[in-house]
Amino acid sequence: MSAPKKTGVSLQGQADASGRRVILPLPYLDALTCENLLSGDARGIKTLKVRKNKDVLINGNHYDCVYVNHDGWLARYKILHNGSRQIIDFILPGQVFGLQGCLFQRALYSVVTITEGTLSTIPFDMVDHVFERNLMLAKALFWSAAYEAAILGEHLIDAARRSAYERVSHLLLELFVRLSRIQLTNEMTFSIPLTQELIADALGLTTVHVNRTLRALREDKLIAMSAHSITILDFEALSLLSDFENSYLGEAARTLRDTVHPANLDELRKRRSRVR
Amino acid sequence: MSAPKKTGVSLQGQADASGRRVILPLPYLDALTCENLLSGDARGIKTLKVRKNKDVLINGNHYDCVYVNHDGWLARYKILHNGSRQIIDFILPGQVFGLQGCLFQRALYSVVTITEGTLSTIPFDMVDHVFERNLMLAKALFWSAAYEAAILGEHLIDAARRSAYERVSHLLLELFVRLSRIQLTNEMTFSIPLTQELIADALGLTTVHVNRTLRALREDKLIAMSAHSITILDFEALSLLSDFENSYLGEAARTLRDTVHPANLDELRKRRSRVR
DNA sequence: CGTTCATTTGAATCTAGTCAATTCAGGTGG
DNA sequence: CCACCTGAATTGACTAGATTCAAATGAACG
Repeated sequence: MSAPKKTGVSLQGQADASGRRVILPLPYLDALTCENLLSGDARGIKTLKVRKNKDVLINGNHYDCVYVNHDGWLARYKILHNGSRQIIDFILPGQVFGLQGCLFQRALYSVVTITEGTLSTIPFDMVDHVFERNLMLAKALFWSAAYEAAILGEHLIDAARRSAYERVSHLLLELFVRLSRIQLTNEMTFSIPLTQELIADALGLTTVHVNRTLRALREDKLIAMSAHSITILDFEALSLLSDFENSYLGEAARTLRDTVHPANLDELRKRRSRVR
Repeated sequence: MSAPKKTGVSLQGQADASGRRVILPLPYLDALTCENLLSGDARGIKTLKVRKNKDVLINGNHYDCVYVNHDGWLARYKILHNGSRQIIDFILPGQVFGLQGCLFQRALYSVVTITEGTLSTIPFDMVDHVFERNLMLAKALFWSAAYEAAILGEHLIDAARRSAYERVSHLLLELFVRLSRIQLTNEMTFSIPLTQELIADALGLTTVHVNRTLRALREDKLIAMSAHSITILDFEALSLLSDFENSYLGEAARTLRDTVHPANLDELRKRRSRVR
């Protein structure tokens, strides 16, 4: 996990083709941007290192800080009565989290580190003053909330309406696009610190079935795996079969090489029945 | 669908026991509040009536208005390649929607009316000026986004980790609490304009299975149904078996009559296997 | 080099889906 | 006022995608 390149945020808005100003969908911050955001008001910000597999936020508590994740991977999750864990979302380098713990009386979810990494805490005792006092931050938080809702919507569809084969495909594409946006991909390959158990908990599947599904995807030559990295071999096929549109992740779709096999698509979709 | 009582929003914040100011979790607006929000800047707001089963927003388009739903029920949804529809969320009286269509280049979901009702449109061409120009509105939108993310998170867990029996229970409780907050419940009863198909599309189930599950809930004396209304017979049992915590819907839990049967809970959970 | 955690694979079982037909309820028109 | 029509709710029989339980293999680490 190397530190992301300086991506910054374009909260100022930027004129698009039609001359209309739009807010760019980049809810990613890094240490520098973070400083900028709070220039003149940066008191109280602390940066800390955290080891892997440590709970940063705990479900039910109240918090007075929002967090910026600089370079690690984290997961927002919740444990249910039956002991199963549902991962709501993965938090990648540059993302803000912990807003809910500030807004609500109690945090709805816990957040745990998947890798070690560095975090910054931004005091939020200003709560309903943040709008007056720090417009930049307010906008960043606003974007962060909207972005989060968009991703959760997609995750909901994953769990509710897609087969295991489609869900895994969709997750891998989502991670690929989110990572490529912050320059953490190399060609069509990216390193992924997730265990199959984490993937299962994110998709509402069992590790056993995730394992079988990954094997199926490899056999179908849609992805390749090695050590802790994934290579997307057929972006188009994966997109089509999993209804992936990256518009919800921000900008217009990247143009990627075209390796569609429309004829085979239906067959691939039925692949679910051959996962064994 | 009668118009909701004047609930207003407490965006100003209100001192809690400890004297700390908090924003109250009421993302509900009505016509009056709506006017207030925009006092002095209310130009451009239009109010219209819409008939039932009409698309208000369409997936893929860009919009320049946010909407306030005064008295109807709507559903945010998306259609997948295989033709199935996933309902992301129900929009109840008093809720704001359409933010995404403004923030993103294209709306991620469509919104359709379930009942007829009245809507107001608030022009949003102010986009990144809304923060400077209209703090009240900015805060309302902010809350709306955070609230939405909270609900989606719960819906994700529904679809991913709960059995049909638990999902239906959870949805009914969620609706009950959200409706009671805006005085649209009567004792433990509320009227519900949803068909079993809508419920199925919201929970990622089939109508057939929703039907069987509702029957099971009735047989277990947890709910009662009549015409288009539902009565919660055993709030506690339903809460426990579906991991329901209404904290995500805002204020502290209402104290409701205590009819727990902890001994029977495990049995009820296993009810899933008897749904036939 | 043994311990621990993650990945794999098999076999049996089950929840929810699919297909199809029937019943019920509300609204319409003659 | 009642037959008719249509959409919604029900119910049955069968199937399938995913889970569960169990065990074996691999890989990382002190």
